[in-house]
Amino acid sequence: MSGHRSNGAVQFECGSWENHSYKDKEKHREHKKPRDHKKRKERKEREKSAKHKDSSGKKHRDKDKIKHRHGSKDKHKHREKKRDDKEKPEGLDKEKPKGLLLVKEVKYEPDSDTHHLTVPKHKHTLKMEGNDDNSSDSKLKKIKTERDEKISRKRKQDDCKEVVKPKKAKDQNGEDSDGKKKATKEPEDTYKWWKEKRYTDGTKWTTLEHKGPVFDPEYEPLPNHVKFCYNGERMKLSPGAEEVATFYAKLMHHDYVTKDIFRKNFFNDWQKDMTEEEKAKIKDLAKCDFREIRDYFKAQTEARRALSREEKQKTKDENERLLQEYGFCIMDKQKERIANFRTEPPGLFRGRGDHPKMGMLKLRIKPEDCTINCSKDSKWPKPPPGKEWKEVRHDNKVTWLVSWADNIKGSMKYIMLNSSSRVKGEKDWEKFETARKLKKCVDRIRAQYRDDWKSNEMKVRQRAVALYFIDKLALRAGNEKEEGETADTVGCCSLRVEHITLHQEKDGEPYVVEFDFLGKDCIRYYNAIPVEKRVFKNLRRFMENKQPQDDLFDRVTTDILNKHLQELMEGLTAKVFRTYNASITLQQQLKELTKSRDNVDTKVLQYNRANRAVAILCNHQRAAPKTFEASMQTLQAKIDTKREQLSVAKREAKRAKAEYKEKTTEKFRRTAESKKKAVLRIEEQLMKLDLQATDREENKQIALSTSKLNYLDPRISVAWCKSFDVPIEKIYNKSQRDKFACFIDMADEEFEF
DNA sequence: AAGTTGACTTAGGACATAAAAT
DNA sequence: ATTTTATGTCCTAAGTCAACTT
Repeated sequence: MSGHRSNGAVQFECGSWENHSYKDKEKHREHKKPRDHKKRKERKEREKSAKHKDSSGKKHRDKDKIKHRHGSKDKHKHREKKRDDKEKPEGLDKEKPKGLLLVKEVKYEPDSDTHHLTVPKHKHTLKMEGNDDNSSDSKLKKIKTERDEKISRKRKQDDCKEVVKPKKAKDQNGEDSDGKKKATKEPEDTYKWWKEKRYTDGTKWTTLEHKGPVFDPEYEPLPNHVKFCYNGERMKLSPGAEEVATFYAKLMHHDYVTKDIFRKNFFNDWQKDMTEEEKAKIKDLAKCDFREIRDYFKAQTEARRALSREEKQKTKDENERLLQEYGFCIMDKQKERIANFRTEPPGLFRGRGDHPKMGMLKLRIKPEDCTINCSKDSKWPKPPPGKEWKEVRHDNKVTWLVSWADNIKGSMKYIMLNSSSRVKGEKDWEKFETARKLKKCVDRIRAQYRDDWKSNEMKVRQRAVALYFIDKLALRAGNEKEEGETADTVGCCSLRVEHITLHQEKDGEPYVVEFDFLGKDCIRYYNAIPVEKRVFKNLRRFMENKQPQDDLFDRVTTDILNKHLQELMEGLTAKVFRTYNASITLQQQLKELTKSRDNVDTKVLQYNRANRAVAILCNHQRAAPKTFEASMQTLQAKIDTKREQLSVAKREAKRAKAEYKEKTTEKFRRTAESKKKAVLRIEEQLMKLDLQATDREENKQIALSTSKLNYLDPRISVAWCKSFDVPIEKIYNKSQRDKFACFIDMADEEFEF
């Protein structure tokens, strides 16, 4: 059963990959971290002074003598220089005819009145048809401004035609392609945005109406008998301090509370909400005892769980009511689901990994913090009684409905639409089309960066090696992050010398690069992979005379890289490589692993394996479920029992058969037959269990959902389902089907990524 | 050019619910 | 019917990338 690991089947050249759960990671960093901090700081200083020096004008480097990493500013300087000298190489084909197009603009007339959830009468139309190759050129680019409007209008016309033709090819499930149909199965009102026109000028909507956010309820003070306890003394806290204390109490089961930074940040912020007396008294978190509070909440949860069926139903109904009232908006006459219609509740900030801000107080969001975005002529959402919005604006170049500033990072938070919405779907579609476009020119781009490994310009060489990693290993771009504001994680461009180790030879392979760093969400990336000699030598050079904390690619930033990519292909950025490589890998793996004579369950297992190959490539990990071992064991036990059952059944079947042979009466014939059937049935069950075990084991620390939701062109899966007779429900659950409705509707089994 | 910020995608874990086992 | 386990949803942090500011 759980015998085979997927690795054999599925792993491609990326070399070994080990997963480490979150915990491991922590450990992993533990020792180096503290020092790191210091170092990085020093580094900063160093950079600063270096900068001065440098500015005195040398253009050194380029020649490998780079000695230190230059600070960002510095970096840029150098970069700049380089810029003029070169630039040429890539230029070659930069310009493919840009455009493309499809899409036209929509003219929804503001149509006054109530937008009520009426389903539009589609005006059909065209649009980029995803499947055929022509699509690739379809870049739905947004034509800039009204200045261009006329042009685009003209253009549009032509485009229309072009685009239109591909259309007929499709849908064969009884619907006629242009959307007019819907006779049968489709619930008349599913809105197919993909059959509508699109905006091409950056406009996101013409009309937008919604009810605003749902706020977290006001704080309700604890009952009087529940008290906080300081240094053995029970005391009632002032409401402000008490509320913050409850946030802590609710997190006590978590290991966040054992971390110093968390405790320090929490205590610091907590004090701000204390009265003078409290502040004077409560000086040490170690002397604080929140257990009573914690127990109170525990009891509450418990009580809630024990509620009667009717009462539970009541809260359920209430939630449903809120959803109906606030969970939808009307955008361009369509009723669309909102993803997050509630503001985030107050609490203690939980960053991932070693986040310097963990434990800080996240403030309650109030109407005064919220900016509302809706159309001018719609019914604006009303702030709660006595309150005001911070602002109401009418910006139809953005898709959000409400925004506020987060007090921890100072960044913006938004309320946006659900992934089944038109605005999200269009972007998704565009994303995959861009990736398919890359497919068409990836050879050229690869040839180019390989060529650039030889460039005599350091910047070009670094850029080429970085791009190679992004392509081959599916690394993220790696933007520069502000030090001290976030956990120390990196992506490709921000890799530091300490994150890789070069091995002239490792495990029999020449020129091996070993990566070990923390990426997004502090997920560890570990991989040892053989590279070409030229890459290896370049890396050695990039590392020369640098400290471990220095940037590996000191002449490259995501900006530089993306600008370069943009020249190679319109719309190309670093992340397109992940999308492309993920999708193409799925397609290949499916091709390789699926056999049409297998049964559906087996096919699904193979699908999951293909999916897993992608997840491994993209390093999508998860903590192994806490109950993993236990559940694996019970499953194993089940399998064992089933096995026994099987042998018993077989024995019986054999006997019955023999008996029947002896006396060929109808009765014996029947028993023999039914015994035989029992065997088959049990065999099937056993096989199913085995599959389950295998799948689960292989999935222990791998998260499939991220790639499935974000990186894999759904049309590949849809086509696979169709050609192998696997119901789509086996692959996508309801919300995934909603999210991918357009792809499910459009792709046929011929689809090729 | 460098730094900043806004908007949007990608991400894993927590939590709720459904389904299966007992 | 109750408990356990699997699955799906929610939540919001953490990225990417380009436009804007300085």
